[in-house]
Amino acid sequence: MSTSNLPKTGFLAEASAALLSMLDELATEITLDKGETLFELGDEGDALFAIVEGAVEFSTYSIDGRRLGLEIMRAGELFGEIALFDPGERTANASALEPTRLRKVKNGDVLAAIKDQPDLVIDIIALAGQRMRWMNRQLSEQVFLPMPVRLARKILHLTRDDTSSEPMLSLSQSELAEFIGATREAVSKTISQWKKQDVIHSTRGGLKVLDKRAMEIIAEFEEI
Amino acid sequence: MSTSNLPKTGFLAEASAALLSMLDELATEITLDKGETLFELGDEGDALFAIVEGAVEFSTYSIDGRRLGLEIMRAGELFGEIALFDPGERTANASALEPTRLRKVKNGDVLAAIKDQPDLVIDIIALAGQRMRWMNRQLSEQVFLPMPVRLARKILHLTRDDTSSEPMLSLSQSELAEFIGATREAVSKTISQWKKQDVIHSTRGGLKVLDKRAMEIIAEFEEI
DNA sequence: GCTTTTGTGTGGCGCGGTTCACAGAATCGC
DNA sequence: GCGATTCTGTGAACCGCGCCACACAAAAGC
Repeated sequence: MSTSNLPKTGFLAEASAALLSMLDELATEITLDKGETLFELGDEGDALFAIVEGAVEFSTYSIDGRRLGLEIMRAGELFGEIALFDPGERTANASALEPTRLRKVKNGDVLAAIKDQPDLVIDIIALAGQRMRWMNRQLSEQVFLPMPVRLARKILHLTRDDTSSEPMLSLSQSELAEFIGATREAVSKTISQWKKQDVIHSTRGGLKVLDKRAMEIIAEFEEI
Repeated sequence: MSTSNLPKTGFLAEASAALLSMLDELATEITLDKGETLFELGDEGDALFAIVEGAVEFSTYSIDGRRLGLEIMRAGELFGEIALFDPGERTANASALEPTRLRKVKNGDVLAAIKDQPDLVIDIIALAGQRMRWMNRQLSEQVFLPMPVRLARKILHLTRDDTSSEPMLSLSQSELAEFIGATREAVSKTISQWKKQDVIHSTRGGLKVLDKRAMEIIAEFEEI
């Protein structure tokens, strides 16, 4: 039975006291090793999770077996709400990128808590709304934007919590490619360009953003 | 003040009595002419709608101004939940394809109703879950599938309520192209192929599926 | 009716990005 | 240490599809 050890970052930073105490009281703690899978696409899902510490990567598979990376979440973020709202198959794979600690709340427990505390609905519903807006944006970006722009955006997004002047990202180029629905080679060629212009420095298994401003300009993609 | 004139199709067919009576009691009736716009991307949204009769088309715009058709909904379907969960800018345009009657419920009224009847949450939350699953599928399909497969799927999807042996779809090829993120020309060329194989019959402003089974096979896209 | 507008059919060119094919570099394993 | 993996870089061939440029057909306007 753990006491309030929830981080005050991400979504949780702004969550109501009611939500936080629910996570504290109803949740069980789960730990994942680096690389360990929490659930996979198609699994039966009936729980909501909050990340206490670590990082979780989400991905789906296309029909032909290609992987599409969706998101990486870190401390203070909640996930698994689709199952909360509509129990059924999970729509993504979730696995730990680092040793990770989670709090898990069963579906039914959340719904029961809502009956007692209708205020919780507001939080939960805000969570759903945010996720929907995020999905909406992903959809139109993936469909319309050219690859280098998607790449720049994804790099900036994935380094969003890195406040240093030269944010670091520890992902291989293949993994990056999966995040933007492109091939490893295409990513490699684009990154090579950026290296020549000293926008990015890359090493095996990671890269560093040297000129964040330049990346932001690429990511804006001002059409003519 | 209208009495229970809600259709018993689509989502509403399975909705709880509580949700139906809420829509009946709290909603105001709205009518749209053919082609009339209900709301546009970026508008401030604070209401949920149910379609009583007619058809509503949803679309977004990409950065460079291209349109992406998202969905066509008919009697018995609910929409506008993102705003319900998280009031803010609408994430799509909505306009009537035919003369349409809607029921509109204000955001605040729904939330107030939930306080009295916590059971409503289950319905609302199921609605959110379905929408999320739908978005998720849209995302991976748009990213991975080649154009002809997307086209076949969209045609089958848009004719899903047409139970006749040769379902009819009244959309121009340009509109169809917007639904699958492709150009008019590409759609025209693909449809020409299918006409030669007697899978589809097309006329100005519409088409008819002659061989539904063949379309389903194309839509499956078995790799290799 | 004739013109204008709006939808459809087709061909050609070009670009972005995939696929294939290697070669070199970094890391792991024992 | 040294071979076996696993990443990265790059070039060549291919190809789907967007973009441009028409010709034609069907409707709409007057």
